[in-house]
Amino acid sequence: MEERCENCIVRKFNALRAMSKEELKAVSDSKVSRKVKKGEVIFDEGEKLNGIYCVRGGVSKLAKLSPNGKDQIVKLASKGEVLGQRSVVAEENSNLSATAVSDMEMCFIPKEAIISTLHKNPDFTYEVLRHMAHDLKEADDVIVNMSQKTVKERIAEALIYMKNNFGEDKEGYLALVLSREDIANVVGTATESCIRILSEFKKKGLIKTSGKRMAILEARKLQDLADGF
Amino acid sequence: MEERCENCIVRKFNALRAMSKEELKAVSDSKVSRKVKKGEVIFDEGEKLNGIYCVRGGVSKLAKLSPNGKDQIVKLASKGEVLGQRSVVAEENSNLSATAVSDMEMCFIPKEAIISTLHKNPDFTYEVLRHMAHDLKEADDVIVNMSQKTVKERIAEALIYMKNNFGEDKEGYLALVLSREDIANVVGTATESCIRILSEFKKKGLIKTSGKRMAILEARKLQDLADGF
DNA sequence: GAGAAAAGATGACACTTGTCAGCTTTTAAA
DNA sequence: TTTAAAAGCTGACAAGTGTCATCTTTTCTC
Repeated sequence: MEERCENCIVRKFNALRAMSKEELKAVSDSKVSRKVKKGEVIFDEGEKLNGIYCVRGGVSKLAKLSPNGKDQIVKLASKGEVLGQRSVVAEENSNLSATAVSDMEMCFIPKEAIISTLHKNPDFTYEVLRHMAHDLKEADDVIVNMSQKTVKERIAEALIYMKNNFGEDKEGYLALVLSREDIANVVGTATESCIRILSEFKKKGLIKTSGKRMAILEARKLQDLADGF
Repeated sequence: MEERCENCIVRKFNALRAMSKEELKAVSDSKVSRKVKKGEVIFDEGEKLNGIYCVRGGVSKLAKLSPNGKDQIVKLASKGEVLGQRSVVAEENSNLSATAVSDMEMCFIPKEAIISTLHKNPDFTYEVLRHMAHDLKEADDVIVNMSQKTVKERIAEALIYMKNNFGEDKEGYLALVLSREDIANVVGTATESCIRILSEFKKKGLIKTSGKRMAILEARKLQDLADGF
């Protein structure tokens, strides 16, 4: 027997918290829990989404294929975040693909329950709106970073971001383990350039690595680097 | 005597169209019309906004100052678009600055009228949400372009964008006249690089110029360039 | 209309970054 | 455990782009 949305703690982090008991009950009755293995595709760019995915655990990358054949990772989504929200709201096919970068646990919620609540409950709609406003601000910030910062600055920033948003394990390694290629796709550079710069950071003692795992040793210096000093 | 919002055609292009007669009346009673001269700043980054600006005519650039001291233009807004919407919805200070790039005519609407409607009229909230969803998609696309395309491709794209979104005058020149510096700030490059590439386009017969005015001669070829061919 | 200021243009040069090629290490599968 | 595949790494080199300096043209102001 699966947990019901009414009792789900993850809901506190997203717009579902603004739903009424009845609405939540309807959502819970129609939702489908699903486990996704690392590397598995949740949905593809251009796909018609019939609902949203509420992330209960694990991390997903939202990416878009550029004309030159490279994936650009636009956002990393984890616990509490909702995938496909934008597409369902706009009634458009998905603009991004979603892929699990770690094993994930999520709930699929058919769009009908969401859309009908959007039409009836202004508190919920407002809450979704506020979340989207936040996403939009973040996206604008990414645009500025992408166009004005060097690759080295962006990689330093990505490392800090990973530490702040996904934390570290007991040994001090970043909890989120990404391949060099994924990191390169986050900052929009070639995999080789990414590797080279990470090697440089390692040489300078800013980070250390153990297999694919990475640990930040000098957060302050990395932050300064990211800020262009 | 100024025009009332109820009769304003510009409203058709934005979320205000979902307001009820009464709500619209309240907005109209509290709004302040304002003319802004080219180059004038409408609001600054970090500023607290007490309302939104509904653009009736002219064009504005929304920009953000990057740590290295360069302005990145994130969006160009014209007739029908609403400035400051994101900040008012999120109840945050502005993330971007807004500056007129041509003489403008706009209405300032105090945030109270907007926020109270957001709480009461789900149709309006939904409509604002849909617009923001659209903006978010556009922002994601910009992220991909910025990180994956060359400066030349981005400039070609910017020219096409200017033609499609702001049109041409009778002589075939782009209706929106931007300085080389502004174009550079849209595509995120140095002014000199921008000038150099525009000169190259001119030499190749893709565009022609007359003072600051520019005309697109070979839209197809520019489009191919923008797409990386 | 003259003079000043802003914008546009161009060359030289250095630095950043991407590409290709080859090699080593790690991971996963048989 | 062996083997194959994937990921990580490094060097060489070319192309792309930013910076600085200088000059010309356009625009604005008095």
